[in-house]
Amino acid sequence: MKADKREEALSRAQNLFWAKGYHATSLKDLEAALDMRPGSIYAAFDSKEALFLEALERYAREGAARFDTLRARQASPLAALAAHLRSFADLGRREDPARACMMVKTVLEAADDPVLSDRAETLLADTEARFTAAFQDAQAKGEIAPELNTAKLGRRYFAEIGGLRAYAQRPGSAQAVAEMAEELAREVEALRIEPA
Amino acid sequence: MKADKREEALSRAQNLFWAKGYHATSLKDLEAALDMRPGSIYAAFDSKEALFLEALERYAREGAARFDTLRARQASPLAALAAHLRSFADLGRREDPARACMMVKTVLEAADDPVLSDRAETLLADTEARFTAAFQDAQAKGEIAPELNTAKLGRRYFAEIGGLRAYAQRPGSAQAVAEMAEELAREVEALRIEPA
DNA sequence: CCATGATTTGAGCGATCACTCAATTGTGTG
DNA sequence: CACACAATTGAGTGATCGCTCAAATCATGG
Repeated sequence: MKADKREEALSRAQNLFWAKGYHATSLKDLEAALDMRPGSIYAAFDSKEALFLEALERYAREGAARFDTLRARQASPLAALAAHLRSFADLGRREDPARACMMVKTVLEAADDPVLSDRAETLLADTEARFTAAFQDAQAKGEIAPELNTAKLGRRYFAEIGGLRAYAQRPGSAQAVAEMAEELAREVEALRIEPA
Repeated sequence: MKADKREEALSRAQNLFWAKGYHATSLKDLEAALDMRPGSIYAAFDSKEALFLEALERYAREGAARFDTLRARQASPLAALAAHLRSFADLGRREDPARACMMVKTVLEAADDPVLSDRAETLLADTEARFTAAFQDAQAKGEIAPELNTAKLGRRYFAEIGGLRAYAQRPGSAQAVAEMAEELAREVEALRIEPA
């Protein structure tokens, strides 16, 4: 299978798994979404589980890339963290496959499946570490108070996004989600102190 | 089937569904957990879906009762809201079937199943309304500033708990969860103003 | 324009799914 | 103790699950 065709198929699988979760997505669903017959799917991706894992990695990579782009474009780490929160403001109006995080959904849905939950957990830890690193950077640059616990800030930030995105899954939440994202962004910005 | 036996079976089903979710819980699993054969299960609960819905209602009712008890025992609405947050401090060390909220798990897992997600959504709305009512009560009693938006406070409180409990699902999070619960409780308490 | 190897196809595999019902066991009553 | 009825059993239903592989199709080089 050509590489770009495979990538296209993987993207479709990602969207389907993100929307429906692992268990509720059948091979029939995948056959339809990827427009591939079972044999081709297995030739390209080995198994449903392997395909899911690859889709999950892709999801995590995309998210990390978005955050890294913000870090590169924003004037400071704290500004990037705030901008990242604001990027969820229109969550309720987007047409994404789902609103909640696919990694969080996986940890919650497949808690008793070690292969899936361990991988999702690792990717979540990476994500939290990215946030923590941004807070550390902000602290190193004197953007936030030196006595703040950056690990704690990273965890809290991470949990807030999880809560916001889970909330966004609820119907009719668009306006509330927009407000909450803005509120959270302002709280992050409020951590800024005068340069020493 | 005797009423208390049925209640016992329903409780076991609730624990199983809460831990594993709807799709990953098979009738074989239920047969083992309830120590009942398929015929008896169907005689008592009609279908897997109906059993799940009843278990979900039971879960929601228990949660609501816990919060109402706190409201009754605590000196003020705000104190109850703070105490409720602190009740999640030992989430990481408890032996509950799961740490994340069963209603949230259902909305995330069964997003494309209207029967399950609509019911879960309604129960979540009830839960949020309970929190909002407590903030309203706090405001009526002059415990918090009259200009605060209680609907917003209720939503935010609700989302924070969702985030906290989803975070608690991750392994090794016990200490972090305890700290975060305490932090959130203090933030709620910080809303208190001087009596007029 | 054919030969050859790579790719895709889709019927169908055994396993498991949610669920049923005739047969069996349990229970309350005269 | 005998009987009528209720409750429970578990083998078995058709459907669907993830998955396989011989056959058909496609792509490439001579």
